[in-house]
Amino acid sequence: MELTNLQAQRLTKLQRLRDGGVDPFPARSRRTHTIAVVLDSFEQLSEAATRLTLAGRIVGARRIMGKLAFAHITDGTERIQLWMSLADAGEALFARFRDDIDTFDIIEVDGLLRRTKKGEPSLFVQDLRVLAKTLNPPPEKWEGLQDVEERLRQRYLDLTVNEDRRQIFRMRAQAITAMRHFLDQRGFVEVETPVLQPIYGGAAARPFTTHHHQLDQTLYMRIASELYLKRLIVGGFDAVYEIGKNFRNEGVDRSHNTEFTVMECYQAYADYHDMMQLVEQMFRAISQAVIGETRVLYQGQPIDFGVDWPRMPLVQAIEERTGIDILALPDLTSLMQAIGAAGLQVEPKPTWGKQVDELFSTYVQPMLVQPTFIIDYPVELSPLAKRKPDVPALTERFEGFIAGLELANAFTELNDPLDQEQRFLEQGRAYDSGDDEAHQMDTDFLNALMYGMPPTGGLGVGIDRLVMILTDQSTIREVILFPHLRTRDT
RNA sequence: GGGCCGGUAGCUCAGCGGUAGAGCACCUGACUUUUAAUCAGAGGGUCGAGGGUUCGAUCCCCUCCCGGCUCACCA
Repeated sequence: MELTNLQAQRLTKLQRLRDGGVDPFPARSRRTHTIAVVLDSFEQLSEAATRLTLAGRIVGARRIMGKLAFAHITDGTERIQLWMSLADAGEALFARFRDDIDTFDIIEVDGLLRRTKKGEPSLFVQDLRVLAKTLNPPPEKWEGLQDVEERLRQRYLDLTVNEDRRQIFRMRAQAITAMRHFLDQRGFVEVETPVLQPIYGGAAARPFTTHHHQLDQTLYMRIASELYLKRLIVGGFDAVYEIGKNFRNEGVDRSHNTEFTVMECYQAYADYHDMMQLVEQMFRAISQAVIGETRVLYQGQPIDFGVDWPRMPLVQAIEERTGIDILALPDLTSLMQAIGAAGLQVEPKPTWGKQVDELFSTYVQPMLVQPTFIIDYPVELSPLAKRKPDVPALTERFEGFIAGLELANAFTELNDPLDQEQRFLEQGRAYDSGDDEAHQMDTDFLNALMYGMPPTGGLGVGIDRLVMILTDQSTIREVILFPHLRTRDT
């Protein structure tokens, strides 16, 4: 490893510690208190003159003034000031702190709690040990680490320097905990289904392909949990959910990461209306748990989870925004003519369903700021959803939108194996005609349906996007600890 | 994938044909109540990579690598 000047300087200090009989990486800490606890009961602890041991990373600059020194340490709970005097600490200890300890080193300090003259709660250091010597220098103390690429590639460094980013990931954990709690309380059973699948399905997407050597078998990384979870409904679990990663071999942007976390849940004897209520209640509960209220500010816009979400039929939403009644234009040719006649600027798509989706994405979705359910999607776009009994061209499906982002997707699940087979066959024709996101025929899934699946409501929620809303982040990679980046050559 | 912008010291950034700069950090010295400590001094760079133009390239041109924004695709 080639060292920079600053790394070499620190290595010299490390060697000097070793030469002085000090292990720069001891196995254990003797910490007695966290900094948060110490600050909480500072007055009692300082009056009692309790000698205690704190541990943490030196952050900010050390301020060394000849015979007196100050620094701050943080242990992940809080930060506290240390101060040390040459007279009390002794020449050897003071010199070690001055000469061999650097900003960012992780140390352990013994001493008494006292306020300084300026009134800051501090630890008056009587002894000090290195817990981990650092070889890399910290970023600039005031500007910190700004470069987006470096922040993402060295997320560990980003997290040490930028406390607010750690907070985002704490909130993410709280959101997932709250979601689990919500579902557990309602009798859902958490399950795990395969990530490596011989047949992929449950969404319109291109998969990652991999290979099992011993079995000499092609496997796909899952694009959705859907088809396995519905097998479990057939199997007699009346309510199941899974929280896990999906993988889609598609583009990356501010709202898409290659791998992303989804909660999918299925409830027997429920329909998509029930799932809408579930979403409303769940988002309310999660918001309450994570930020303490049901209103959040997202990118300057207030979002209110305290009220029920409007239900807007897709057909009506498109007509209101574009004047086009898609049901009256049931084939691609007439739809394209109407789009042309209306002077709408949209990308031409290969199928009627995709063209409808395009109209929606362009003219409706960006307007959906407050939580909104768009309901009743064309059957072409929803090969796993049950048809509306009175309008067989549409399905009982909804998607939930907030701030223009799709957060939820749900339907009354198709449980008719004969209709499902026809849908798979139609998907196969779409694939053959160039739609590389079309579903594969899954005969085992059909076999499961032939044993009977009760009427079932199913729901998927994008966890990353939910966390974006709750933490007011404009890009998905800020709520994913290690978002995927191209590897660096040099 | 297209368009636009960027990559210069550990970090944050100037410079844009004529010997490579600042702030912070680091190092040396002074300093017993600092809070982005202060004062004085010193060191630190294959200017993303490769090619080209030029007497001379961090700077202009070409190719490539890595990012950001944006459009397209997808959740």
